[in-house]
Amino acid sequence: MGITERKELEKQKMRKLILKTAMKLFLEEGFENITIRRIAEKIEYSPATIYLYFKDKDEILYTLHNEGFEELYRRQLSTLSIKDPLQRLREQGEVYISFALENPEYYDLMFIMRGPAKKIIEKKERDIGMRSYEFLKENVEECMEAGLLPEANVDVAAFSLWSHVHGIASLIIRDRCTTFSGEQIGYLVKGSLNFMLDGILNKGHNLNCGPKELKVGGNQ
Amino acid sequence: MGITERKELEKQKMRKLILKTAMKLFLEEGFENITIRRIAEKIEYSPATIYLYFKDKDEILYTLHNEGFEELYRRQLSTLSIKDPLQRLREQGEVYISFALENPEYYDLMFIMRGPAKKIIEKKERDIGMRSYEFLKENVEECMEAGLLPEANVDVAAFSLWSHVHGIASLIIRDRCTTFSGEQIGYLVKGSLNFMLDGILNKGHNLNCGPKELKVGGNQ
Amino acid sequence: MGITERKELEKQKMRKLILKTAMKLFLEEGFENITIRRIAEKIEYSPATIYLYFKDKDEILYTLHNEGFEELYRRQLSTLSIKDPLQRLREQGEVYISFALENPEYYDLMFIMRGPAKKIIEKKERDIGMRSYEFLKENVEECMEAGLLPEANVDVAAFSLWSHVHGIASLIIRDRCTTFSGEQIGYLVKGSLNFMLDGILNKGHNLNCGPKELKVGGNQ
Amino acid sequence: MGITERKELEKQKMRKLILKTAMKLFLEEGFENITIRRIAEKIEYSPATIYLYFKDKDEILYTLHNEGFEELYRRQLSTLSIKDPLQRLREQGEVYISFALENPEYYDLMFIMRGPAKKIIEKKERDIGMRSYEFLKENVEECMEAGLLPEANVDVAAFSLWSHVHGIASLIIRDRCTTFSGEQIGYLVKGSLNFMLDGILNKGHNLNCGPKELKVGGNQ
DNA sequence: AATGAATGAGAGTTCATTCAT
DNA sequence: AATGAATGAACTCTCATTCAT
Repeated sequence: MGITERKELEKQKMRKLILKTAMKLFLEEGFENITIRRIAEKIEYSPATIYLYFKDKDEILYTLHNEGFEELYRRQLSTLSIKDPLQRLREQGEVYISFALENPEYYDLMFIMRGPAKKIIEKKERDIGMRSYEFLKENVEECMEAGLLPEANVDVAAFSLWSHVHGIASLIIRDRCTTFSGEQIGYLVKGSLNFMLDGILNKGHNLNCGPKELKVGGNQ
Repeated sequence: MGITERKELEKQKMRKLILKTAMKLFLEEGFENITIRRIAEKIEYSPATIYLYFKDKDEILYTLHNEGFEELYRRQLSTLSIKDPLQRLREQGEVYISFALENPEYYDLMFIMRGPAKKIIEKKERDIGMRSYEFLKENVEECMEAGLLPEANVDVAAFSLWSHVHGIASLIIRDRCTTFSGEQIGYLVKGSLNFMLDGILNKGHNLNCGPKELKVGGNQ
Repeated sequence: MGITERKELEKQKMRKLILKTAMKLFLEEGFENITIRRIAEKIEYSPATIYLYFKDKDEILYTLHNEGFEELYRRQLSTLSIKDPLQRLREQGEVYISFALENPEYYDLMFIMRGPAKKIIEKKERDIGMRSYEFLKENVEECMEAGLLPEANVDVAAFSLWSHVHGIASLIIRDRCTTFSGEQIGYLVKGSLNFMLDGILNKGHNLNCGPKELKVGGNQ
Repeated sequence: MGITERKELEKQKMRKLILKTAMKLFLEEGFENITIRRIAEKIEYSPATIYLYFKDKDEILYTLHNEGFEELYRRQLSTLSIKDPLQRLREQGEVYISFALENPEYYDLMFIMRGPAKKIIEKKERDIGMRSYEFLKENVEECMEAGLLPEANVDVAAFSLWSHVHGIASLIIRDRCTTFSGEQIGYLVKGSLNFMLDGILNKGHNLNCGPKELKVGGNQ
């Protein structure tokens, strides 16, 4: 390993340290309290040092945001080993929830936080977030084609499933389930995933949920 | 009307003015930009005056939070006029969503914002939030007893439905659906409510979603 | 004197204190070293307090800038008591120089400093600065009409005189005359004013200095 | 050429590169925006490298300052080819102005900027700046001896002429003439040079401008 | 009841400079 | 000779809050 390589490695290490620390702060004190200064304090460097590794605060958030989507997608891809599309869809739900609960800071940044970084809003977010959505949608489509889910507008179905798991994740992450113990929450989550999915299995009747195709064109 | 009464009345008036103004600022400029100073400017009093009516900023948020729950509960109660429990459940979903989308700032405060006030976490939240949850749960129970929903753990079922509508509301409020146009989102929401509810209608088979009773005792 | 009046007075006092202190710092350490913090330190208030009296740093500079022009104009007006236009012109030169040397900080801000405040550049500067220039120009014109100065383009003549006194003032203020003692500088300044003015007195010949009228229209 | 010589040469090359780059930045972005980092970036070296060639930022400015005086003096010397001392004096004025307007950053550094380097004030400045002043003074003296300028204290006369051209240059460089268009400024400058010089030509009368000799001894 | 005046704490960011390698 | 890494000190500005009046 040459000198340049080692230096590059060191640099990456530092970036990771900063990102990890930012995440820890995020988790401990909420987004509003992430500050460059606090990160610096925690890693025992000066604030100015942070700027050697990241252009500004936004870049830190942006990087974390993307990392989160990479990991989520990786987990989604892992479900591809399952052949049965329905079973795979079920697994996707579990995978989504476990990603969220194991990485609440990432999840928050990705799906809850308001306007985390200006860059994100601009363009790329759509792509990187859409990839995960499309993956879900394709799985749903496959289920429908196989007659495992009732025929319905695919976007409606995908959005429904997404909403459900997002609802679970975000209620827990933002502490709206504190009436239940941790153990109880575990039961609820598992039960809820089954309840919903078993519920909507195709049982030979039609669901009434709007036109089969969404008007195309998207947001303007 | 005695002097004390009149004074109390005046005080209430002022509190309401402050709350209303805070809410307006919420709506107009987003939560992060609410400041005591801005509220004061808008009502043409000095910042210090605000502190005569509210202990601190948190108390303002806390009060708004409770107001929100009052309104939500009021809307939930309005569904009682519907006799058919399933129809009523459906209506509850719609009522929930429309409350959220018509009052995104309230909804945010109630179900999304992190620690809107430390107090909330402490004690009262449970009561005021629970009331709405219990209301939903009772409706679910009624449906099950009437054989309209498959037998399942009531908490699981209620939590599932809540998660679903909360997921919808919070994805929209926190701008995670910008790929879709406003119109499309309307379709998705309506469709999704139907998709889920029609899906889980009782069709004579059992759902596999955990023990029928949650262990009691709650969190701690 | 009512309470409101007294309060207003106090406020004005504080503003003046801040302005005076800013000027002192300016004088002692140059423009680059004026900082809100330093001003605050010097008057033994917190930095935040400054912002109660001035919107931002620019407003401080802008105010000083205008104050300077007021004072200069006041001094220019004082020459109006002199009837002989040539004598008055001579007095104007002296008045200009003495303003500059007695208020080097103001002078610096007004005529030397680079881009002191964004506002100044915008619009008003022209007006407030032009007033002084026009005053000089009218005096020059009067002298020409009275045959006391050789006929020449008025702008050229006014600009020449202005350049001369500005040159004197700015060389001294920016310490480019340190080879000379203070006393010597006094001689030089006095002598130079006479040298120039007596030099260009009308002695019956024409000066060759360009077209009599400047193209109108100004800067675009 | 020995090794040491070559090394010395390389060193000089690098110094020149740094100086040239600093100057370019000066020109492009104004003095306040020069930073060591920016210079380093532009020449594609690290900031630390700059410090191998210059003790600190001040030394860079100081060196540029001296370069400027070299160039100005070179231009002054070029007027020696003109035999008629009055014509030569006129040419000196033009040469001075054109140096200033063609190299506003140098001029600023030399005659306007406050304390470009603390060193300058110390000792050398006098020598290097004085050389140009003495050159002017000798020319003035020659004119007087030839009866082309009225008898007067030579320092007063030289200072007057210097003040005038410096006034012109510095008003323009520091943007105090923006009421006039670029074209108009051209007229004004040309006209002003003539106006002043033609004005003070010897027309057989005495000017009243102080004692013929300045007290010697200078500043301290 | 109302507030003018004040502030400590803290935000993000930039800079000239140093030093071990 | 060159530099990557690091930093202390500074900047402007904003905020929630207090308190004497």
